[in-house]
Amino acid sequence: MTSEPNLLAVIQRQLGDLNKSEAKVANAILKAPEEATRSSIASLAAAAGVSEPSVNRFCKRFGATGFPDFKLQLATSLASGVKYVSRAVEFSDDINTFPSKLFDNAINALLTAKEELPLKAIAQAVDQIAQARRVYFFGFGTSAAVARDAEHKFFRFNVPVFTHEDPLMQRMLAASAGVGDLFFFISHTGRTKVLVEAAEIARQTEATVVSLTAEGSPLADKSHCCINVKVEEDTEQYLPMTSRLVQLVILDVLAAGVTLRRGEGFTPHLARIKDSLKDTRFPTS
Amino acid sequence: MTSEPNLLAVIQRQLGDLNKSEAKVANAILKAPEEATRSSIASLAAAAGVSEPSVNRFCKRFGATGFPDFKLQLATSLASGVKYVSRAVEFSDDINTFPSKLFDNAINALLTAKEELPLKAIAQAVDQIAQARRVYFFGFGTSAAVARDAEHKFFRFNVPVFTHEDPLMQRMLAASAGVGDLFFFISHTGRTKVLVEAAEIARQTEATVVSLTAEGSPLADKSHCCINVKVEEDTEQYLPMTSRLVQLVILDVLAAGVTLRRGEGFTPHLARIKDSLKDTRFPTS
DNA sequence: TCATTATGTAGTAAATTTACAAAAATACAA
DNA sequence: TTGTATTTTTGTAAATTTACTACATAATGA
Repeated sequence: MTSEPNLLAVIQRQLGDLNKSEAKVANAILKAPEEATRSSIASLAAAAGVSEPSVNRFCKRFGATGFPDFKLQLATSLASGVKYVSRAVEFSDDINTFPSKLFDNAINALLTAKEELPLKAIAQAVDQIAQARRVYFFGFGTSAAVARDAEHKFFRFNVPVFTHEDPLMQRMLAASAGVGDLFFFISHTGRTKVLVEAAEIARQTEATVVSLTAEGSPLADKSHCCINVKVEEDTEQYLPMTSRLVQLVILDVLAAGVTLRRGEGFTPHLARIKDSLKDTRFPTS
Repeated sequence: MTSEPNLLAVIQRQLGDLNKSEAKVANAILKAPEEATRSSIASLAAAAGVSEPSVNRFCKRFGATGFPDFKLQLATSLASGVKYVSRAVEFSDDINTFPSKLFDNAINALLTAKEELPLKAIAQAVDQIAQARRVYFFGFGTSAAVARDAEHKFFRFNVPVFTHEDPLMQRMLAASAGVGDLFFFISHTGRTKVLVEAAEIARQTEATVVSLTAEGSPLADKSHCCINVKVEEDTEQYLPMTSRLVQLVILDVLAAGVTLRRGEGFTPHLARIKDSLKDTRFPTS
């Protein structure tokens, strides 16, 4: 089923080409779309001031097999439209409202990111990580925490991984890199000077430069492979809240990709690492 | 209308509490949800091997007024494009399937967490952080990255925050703590020995101990306030993928809570910090 | 005025719901 | 246990609501 992205927009657009009673139906639906999805053909006809068959004809005109099918399409279209509205936290919010808002924003960011996943870049990055002899994860600020997370994750895959939050260390490591080294830069803006400089230095060697950052940014320009994350961050928040979540999940995706690459024979290795942590924990009662 | 974010997840969760024919209906729907939205009550009943009224009763059990209403809710829930049940990545997956799976899992984890948000504990933690003179975020492994993220976030709120990944530092700091100090422990399992020990030491002082961890765990027992995160982690994954995302968003919630506490007068402070980073970035072209 | 299109009426078919009865499951006593 | 009473579950059949079709009438335009 290749339904239109937004049925209401289509109806709105065609309003001029409709005949009188169809236009009445269209207006009734546009006025209260949510209600339309819940009403019967009779009540919608009454609301529009037309007969039931007119509503039925209207539905068929817009590609539905009948009224129930139309309602379904309308509901689907409304659901996907409404979900993608993120709401900013306001000073009037209280404990009952702002936590849900933040969760909604996070969920929306992931939903959006999922839709626009740069699969080609991801596949390429997986290839490069799988082949790398050493992988360095670099980032500052919030992205440093993401880099640290990536280090933990990839370490388990037997890839020699390193993180450094010190810009001088980053420069030196970049400068002395060679074939088989992979530098993975993480930055929301892609404009952090010291990071871009490190990328530039790495790029002058034989090493591979991969970045998880904004499209068209200076950092992206310096990279062999850029995984582009489009996240509309609420600039009034003063903090990148949602972008780092998307970054983390994308790193999960990369890690999973590398594991799949390794094949099933790799599972025992993961189990061994997991077992090695057993004695550091209190046993489950 | 406060409809559930994901009807299929709800059905999945309640599968055990259903009686025989209701379970049959549930399975038929879970097996082919898209199809269910398009079929009549008769065909769905036939597919499930039950009578039509059984399907109707099933719908009402899940909060719908009847079958059509149920179909509507189902369609709405499907429209978000998230696959309800968390599905593990398999070795047969390829680039077109596993990234979506991981995103779906992440989204589902956040959706579930949002439903069961421990608001009381969160409000209490916000109070305590807002009043604290110093806040220490401690965690190991993946949770260390979360702690690092929290440090960055809370630092901007003018709270003196510290993170240490060294267990000995953690112990020493805990031992020398006093009134006004707050120790915030982050752990997925709540069973990491060195962390629990640090919490125990802190607890013997005048300091406040808050934890973001599993309910009923040793760490939770040591805390004045425990923010309980229920995340069903796929144990076969060998890595906590989704729980840390939930932890991060909960820390966002806490940070937002503290900011709201500070009131609007605090906004300029955030703006100043943001401005201070300006010169470290390449200007936007 | 005729042809064409648009709209509504009425009837029909389909789908959904309700009421009730049979069957199954459960609890409890001997 | 075993049989009986009670409750719960499930299905049958009828009632009701809903949607669709065929056709008639009205409006529109040539």
